Amino acid sequence: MPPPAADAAATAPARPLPRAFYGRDPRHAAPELLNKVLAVGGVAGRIVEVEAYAGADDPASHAHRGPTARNATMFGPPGHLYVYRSYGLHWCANAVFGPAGTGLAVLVRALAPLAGLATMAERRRAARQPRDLCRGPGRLAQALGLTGDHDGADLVTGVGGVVVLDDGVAPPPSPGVSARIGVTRAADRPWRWYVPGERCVSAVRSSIGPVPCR
DNA sequence: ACCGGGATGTTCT
DNA sequence: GAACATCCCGGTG
Repeated sequence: MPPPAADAAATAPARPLPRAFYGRDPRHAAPELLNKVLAVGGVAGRIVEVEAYAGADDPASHAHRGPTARNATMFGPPGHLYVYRSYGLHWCANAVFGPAGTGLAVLVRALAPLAGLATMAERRRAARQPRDLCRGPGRLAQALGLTGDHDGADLVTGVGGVVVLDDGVAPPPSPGVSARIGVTRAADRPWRWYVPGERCVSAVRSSIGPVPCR
């Protein structure tokens, strides 16, 4: 007897997203990453907020000016993790998209914590409540223990210690959309998507500008 | 609640 | 030298 649909989703065996998922333009594919699971060992969270970066065509992208030592992973095959240092202090994680050489990527901006919350809390002493553990790109990298050592990890095979899983929860049928947060160039492009109503989407300072965020 | 400043690696002008 | 896909803490209302 098949279980009800909601239970089927919750109990489906988690399997990695296939390589082909990443081989597309993130301006269309990025919202499909919502509600997938990002896992590093036993620590994991559900992706609730993402931003697309469109390679050479996108002045806000690290790939805009071509390959460098830092962004080399962006120009490799899709389905790998690009980790970079932000403002000299924090780490941020992207999934590489598109055909190899295009520099397309999706920044993971927030997770709803799923597993390993005690470990996350040890790494994120400043977090005052569980919803703050992975609320923001620098915070989620810290909570998952992601650093430059994870740059290049294969999200499909798990080689490198990081994997993106589909556990049967569908993306939101109507994701929230806004401009990207914290970018100065190409600030008008509506390439941020989030799970509507989700409390774990990253905080936005009102001085930055009006961004729909609940 | 809102705001402002500081920390600081990599890239670019 | 300056900018930057950030976060945290302490000030003020």
